[in-house]
Amino acid sequence: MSPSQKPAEIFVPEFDLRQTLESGQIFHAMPTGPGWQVLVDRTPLYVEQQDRVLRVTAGHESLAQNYLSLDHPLESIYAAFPSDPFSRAALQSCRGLRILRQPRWECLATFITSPMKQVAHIRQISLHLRERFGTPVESSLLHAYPTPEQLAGATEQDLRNCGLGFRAKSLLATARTVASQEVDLAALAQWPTGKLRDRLCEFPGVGRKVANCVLLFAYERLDAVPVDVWIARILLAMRRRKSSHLELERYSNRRFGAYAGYVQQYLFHHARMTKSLPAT
DNA sequence: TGCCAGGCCAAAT
DNA sequence: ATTTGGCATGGC
Repeated sequence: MSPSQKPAEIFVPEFDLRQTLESGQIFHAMPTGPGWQVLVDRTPLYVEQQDRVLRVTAGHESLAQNYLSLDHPLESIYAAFPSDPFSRAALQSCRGLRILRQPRWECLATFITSPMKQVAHIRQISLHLRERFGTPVESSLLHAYPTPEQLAGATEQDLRNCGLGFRAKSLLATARTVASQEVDLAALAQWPTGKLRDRLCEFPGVGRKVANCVLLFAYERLDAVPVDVWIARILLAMRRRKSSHLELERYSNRRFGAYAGYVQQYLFHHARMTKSLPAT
């Protein structure tokens, strides 16, 4: 489809494109005119929103609906949302934010590059890796996220030159494991969450937090709760008891239930945007 | 300048 | 079983 062709229109009852693309799930969305361009694997997708109308690249409507998770039952998720003041404020300010369905390798790899990095810098690393190792995509400024094979051919120094620091060794080792077909990320989708998390944690550079990001963002485990520094501060303020990150994760699962991952994403984005925490 | 960032890991207790 | 220190880099 030519990008100059008239976009297709999709009616969306409950959706916020900007917050969905800028809430630290993906790190490559490029502002383009009134909308954004993203790559879904190797497919360039232009998306813009005007109130309840979404305009997407003609011919890619169903790809867009799937990637943007327009089928997620937000009304049910909101009906089960916690009722404390901070959570209500997060819901009000983030309403319409959706958890994307990300390509699995891209999600795993980008979150291996994420520890002790700010969102803006993860984006910078991600764009560097695409430019340096990824396949160019016709009619797109962006290159595809490098495949495991493309990264497996790099050296640790190549990756350090993209700003990865100590994460270079982990990303390289994981890329080589996946490229060897010793593990099939697609096949893992059938595994139960606990077993899948344990398997993800076997990759170098993947601990519980990164594994939970991958579970939530690439394996549709909407109850998975990544506990980073922001979420830890928020949950500590809510719980008011000295707790490890694992205890906070369990607390979140008990308290927020089957959509705890969704709640977590709203709390994370709201806290970051407003630089605020729950009152204690 | 000094502090912090969507942590992980191995060593020490 | 739980805590601690080291690890690279860039933005504010």
